[in-house]
Amino acid sequence: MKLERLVGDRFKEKPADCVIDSHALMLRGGYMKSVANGIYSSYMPLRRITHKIEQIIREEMDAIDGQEVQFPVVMPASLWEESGRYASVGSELLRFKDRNGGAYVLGMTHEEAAVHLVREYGQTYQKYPFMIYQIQTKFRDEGRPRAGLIRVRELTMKDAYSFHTSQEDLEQYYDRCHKAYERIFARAGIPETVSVKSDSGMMGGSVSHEFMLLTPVGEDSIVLCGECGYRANMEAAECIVHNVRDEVSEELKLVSTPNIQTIEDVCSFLNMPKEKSCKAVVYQKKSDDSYVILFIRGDLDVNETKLTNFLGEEVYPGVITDECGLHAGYTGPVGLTVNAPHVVLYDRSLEGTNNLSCGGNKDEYHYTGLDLSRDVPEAEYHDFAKAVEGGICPCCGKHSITISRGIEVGNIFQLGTKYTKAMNMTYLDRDGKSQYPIMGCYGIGVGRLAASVCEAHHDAYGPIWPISIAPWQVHLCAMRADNAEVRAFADKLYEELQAAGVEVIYDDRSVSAGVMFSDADLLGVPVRVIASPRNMKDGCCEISARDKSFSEKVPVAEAADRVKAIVAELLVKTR
RNA sequence: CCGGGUGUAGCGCAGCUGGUAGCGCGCCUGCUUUGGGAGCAGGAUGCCGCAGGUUCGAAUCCUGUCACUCGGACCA
Repeated sequence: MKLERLVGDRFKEKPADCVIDSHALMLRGGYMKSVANGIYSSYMPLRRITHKIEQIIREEMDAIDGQEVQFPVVMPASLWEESGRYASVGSELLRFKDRNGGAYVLGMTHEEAAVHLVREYGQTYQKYPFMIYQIQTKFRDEGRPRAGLIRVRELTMKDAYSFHTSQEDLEQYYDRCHKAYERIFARAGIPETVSVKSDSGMMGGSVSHEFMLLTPVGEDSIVLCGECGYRANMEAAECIVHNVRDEVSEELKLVSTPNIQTIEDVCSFLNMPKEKSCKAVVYQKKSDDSYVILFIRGDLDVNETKLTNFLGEEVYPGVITDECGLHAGYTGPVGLTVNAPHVVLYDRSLEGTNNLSCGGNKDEYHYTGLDLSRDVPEAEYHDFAKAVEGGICPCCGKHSITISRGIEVGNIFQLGTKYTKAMNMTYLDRDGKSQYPIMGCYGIGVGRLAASVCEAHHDAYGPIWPISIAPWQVHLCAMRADNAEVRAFADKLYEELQAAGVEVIYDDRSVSAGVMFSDADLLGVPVRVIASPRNMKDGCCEISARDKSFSEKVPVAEAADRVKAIVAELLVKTR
């Protein structure tokens, strides 16, 4: 490919709305162009990258006995009604009508389609297990697309669905898939990707992992243990606290705290640490607006995912009205009266603690000397708190928790029978008994993976693509191609490399060195060959790495062989 | 969904006390350059997001609307 003919401009100035480097570089490098909010077209370089990523995924899915299939982008609403998700999924699911008024959806995930595809096939236990996957466009009407390809509305995704006749078999396969994912991310150039325990969200099921590329620009918070390797998404991370109980319990005392409502104010007014306070966080259930009053240690925050999972339904921040009987800023567990349906919950950070301050359930008053076990003996305690930096690891028990940010590049779920039951997919087991197959599902965002690799490997001048997914393997720069010697050498090298199956992008434009190098940096091709009058004078050309790991002068006669050897060597490392 | 910002040339932006639409980059032509986004000369490009209003006159003031965007919430 001649760079001169490559469609898509590269440019110098950073587009105004880019907040992360990969977004800016992929726009500046002529990789893609925004069509609408969260919707992009790809130019050739990005298409070549995603194509290579897809191929790596394909190879690894095939290696764990996957069969590539293809589901439709457009599905009838009735299919989604079968699983119940037509009603339960929010506006991310784009719903529309066809010319006859029939209700349809744009596929955002394909569990329904997968079950539909194999419902008849899988009627006997003898057909199990099997896995089907596809690499295809999905549409999710995200409220807030951002960060270039990291969060978009239209995306290419590999989604896989496995079917099993026992939990053990699913777990075994889940593990194989986990290993396949590790190989995929390693081959794509981000072996540092880690898997973390995650919350299953709308997918249902129990066990799930997310594959995270740790980076400060990631959208998710990840809880990590430096000691034992425990890893979890913040949403799913257990919060362990060491509850301290003073030897002597003070008396419960109502104290006047005029115009003091926040935990900070209360604690500084009473001259007590935040750990010695009991704060109330009020929510309401989405289903019936009933109140959820959650008491938690003052220095901790509520993990709403854990709260939602405990309640089995969604909540929203509570609205405290005059009628409900709650006193905003003065809510406490002692003498609490609520004139509305409600539940009261206690975080386990409070269990057995004493000498705390808490709201007095009366405007402008707080209690001190709260002893939970004495004053609220009926309380039950559960884990609702967000894990904190420096906190206790739920796995090894040391104070070794750190919190990082990460980009979710893939996920795997043990779905169980949620979809097969809902959609009535059954098989006859060995004993002729009807059973529901157990499912797993496994996703990887292709574009997001490309952007993540860019995010992980770039410098100020552009992406540094690993050769496994680079748009080309070699970038040939002919400086002063009007020089006969340069022209002859570069043209010949270009032909020889192409003949040998090496992917070359050839820049023989008569532009300044600065432009030529800047463009090469933006394209991020791993191996660069520079032919110039200066080098020709020495009978050499220059071969260097985009990541600056090597740079050498090679006699022109040996150039082709040397480049081929370097490319071959680099490729070996990524297989 | 909550809260902020911005819509002016392909990109980045100025102009906003109403009065002929501008700058830098990019683009086109020519000449000179050629190892890190070159120089000179000439040139093209705008429904000033859209609709309505005020006014002799609106990019500028008012109303509405749409779009984009940032932070947060939500998110297979």
